Amino acid sequence: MSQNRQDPPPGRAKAPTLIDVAKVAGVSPITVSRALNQPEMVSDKARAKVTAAVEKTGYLPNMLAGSLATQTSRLVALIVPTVANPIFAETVRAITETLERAGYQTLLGISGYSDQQEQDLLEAILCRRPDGIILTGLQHSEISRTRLKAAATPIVETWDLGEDPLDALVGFSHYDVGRAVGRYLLEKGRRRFAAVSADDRRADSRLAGFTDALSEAGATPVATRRLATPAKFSRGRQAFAELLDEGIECDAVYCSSDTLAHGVMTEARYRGIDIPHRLAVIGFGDLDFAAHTLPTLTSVQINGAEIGLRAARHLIAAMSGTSTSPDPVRIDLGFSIIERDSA
Amino acid sequence: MSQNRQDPPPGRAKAPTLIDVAKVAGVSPITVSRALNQPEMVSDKARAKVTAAVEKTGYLPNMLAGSLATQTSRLVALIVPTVANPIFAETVRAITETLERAGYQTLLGISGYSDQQEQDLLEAILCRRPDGIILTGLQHSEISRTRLKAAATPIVETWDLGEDPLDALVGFSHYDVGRAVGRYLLEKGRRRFAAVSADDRRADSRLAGFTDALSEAGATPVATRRLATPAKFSRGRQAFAELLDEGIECDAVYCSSDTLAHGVMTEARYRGIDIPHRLAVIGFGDLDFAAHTLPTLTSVQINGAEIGLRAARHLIAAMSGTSTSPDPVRIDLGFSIIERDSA
DNA sequence: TTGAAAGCGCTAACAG
DNA sequence: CTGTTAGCGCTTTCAA
Repeated sequence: MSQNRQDPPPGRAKAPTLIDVAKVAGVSPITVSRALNQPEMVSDKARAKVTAAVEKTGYLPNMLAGSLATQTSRLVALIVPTVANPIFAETVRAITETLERAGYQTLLGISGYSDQQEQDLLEAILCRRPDGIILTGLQHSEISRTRLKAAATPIVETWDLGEDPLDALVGFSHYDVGRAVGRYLLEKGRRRFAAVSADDRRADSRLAGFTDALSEAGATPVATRRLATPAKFSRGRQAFAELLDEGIECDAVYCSSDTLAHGVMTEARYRGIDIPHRLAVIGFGDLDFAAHTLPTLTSVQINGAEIGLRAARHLIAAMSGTSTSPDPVRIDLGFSIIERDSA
Repeated sequence: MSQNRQDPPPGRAKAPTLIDVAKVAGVSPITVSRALNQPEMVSDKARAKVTAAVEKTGYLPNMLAGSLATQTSRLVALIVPTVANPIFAETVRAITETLERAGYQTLLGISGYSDQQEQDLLEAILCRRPDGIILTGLQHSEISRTRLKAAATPIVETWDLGEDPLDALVGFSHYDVGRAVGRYLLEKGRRRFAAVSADDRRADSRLAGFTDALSEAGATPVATRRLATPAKFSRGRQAFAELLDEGIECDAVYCSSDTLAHGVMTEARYRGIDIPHRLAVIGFGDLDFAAHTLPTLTSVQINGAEIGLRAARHLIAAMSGTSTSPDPVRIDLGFSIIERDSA
């Protein structure tokens, strides 16, 4: 629960209030409020006096009080597993930017791929009565789900597509991505596969799709490495080095992210393995370099900014009651495989 | 536990309040408040009743109300220029994590390297009466400075070191970094320099240090390219391609970030230029790959997480009044040049 | 150990 | 167009 209690406030100078401004302006407090929030409801003269008084006092409204009275916080809770992954950073940027433009601010929580962490963050955040909530993924603790439903606040879940969303949903199917990658590589004539994958839930979905695609063609991965998050470049490189040291032989490496793929490629190049002829490497993401690096990395392109943009836009509509459809929204953003060279 | 109470209003829309909990528990609202925030001030029996009532009602405190009464928001404002740059992402992560642990939440603002944007964000954020503020850099608009001083809230400026900080300061000298890089390359026998640098203020400081170091040795850069932020991989690559196409000849390329350096290296490799023998490339950052990529990239290592950690810790101390020194704090984190190969 | 009263700073609902 | 009257939900005196 929230611990509001703390040591005495460290002597913060009391900021001027609406009443101070009203006194200086020689009008009533409510007129100041209106001059600030509904200027058209106030005479030019009064507005001028208020503006001058605001200027003079250096008044900044206290939104804690305003929100309490209004029952609207103009605050949106955003929880992502990480910002270290550039693709999530892009989502965060798109969301904060879009919300900011619409007059909302973003309370950021980083869950580290942990449901418990998410639950704790959510509890703390819900105490601030956000007007909207953006979450990553469909998986949440039972307590979280209960609280979210009770909050009766617009919610958008992102980065996935699946059953039983809490409210709106913006994402794509990770399983389908993995499966498409498997088929793609098979079609390109690859036969012996290694996989280097992060151990988070969505990466696992992609991996499952990938291995299923192989199974259907009678193939199985030679070796699979699951790496603890965060999926860093160096870990990808190291994982592939270990696989090679163990003597595995493959003509294609599936990676759950571009970052890991980059690491794999680096190790391959280090050992003089010819990419893409002797070895195909495929990643996932939208890293700038994935589309511009040496023509050897094939990648599933996902637009993190697009996800954020769509999520934020939907939320804004829902929060302002402009939402036309009362039914849960479900947006499939899809994906595409970007090929920089014949794999 | 008499359940003889009659049914409250059937309206389900509103979240339960302290008063609802008090009714269910059969105590006064203030006792509920105390049971939650100062449990030791309440009898075991009362506390048990309250706990049960909280459970039953699914009560979550309304922090807007609490903060208004307490004059303490447990909110910290954080403004960074971008999260797309992994080094800032690390700082953001370290800060939110550290603050979260101490019971504070983070209101994130992304300024896009614009003072005006920062000012707008700051205005919006200050309305929420944050208990502390973390900013990037020392440069702020005059209005921002005035407001920040008036807010009389603990502030930490990060990622730089210089004159006239608003309050505390955690960073390092960008000019010194650039100068050290210049000297380093000269010492390694490099003589003809190109520079690819982002056009933000701190990158400019580094660039100035770099060119000064060269001047002192009687050298000047062959060519300098200033790139608009954000400094993406692809732009670095393209910039270097353009320089080469223009016929410039150099044996070292200074880059304001690892991301740009990575782009430059990629183009160099693409054109068959031998790194590091024919060309030295040096970047700046702490990207994981900078320390593990092919042994060709020399980089100035800066620990983004360390900056965030120190900033957050200082702020927490200041906010809880634990701060021993009333004087402005100034922490120089320094830097080091990481060499992966003989440049 | 508990409670009653009085705000925190702002705004919705009515008057005027 | 402007002001008055009540709160928003919680916490702070100050009593009991």
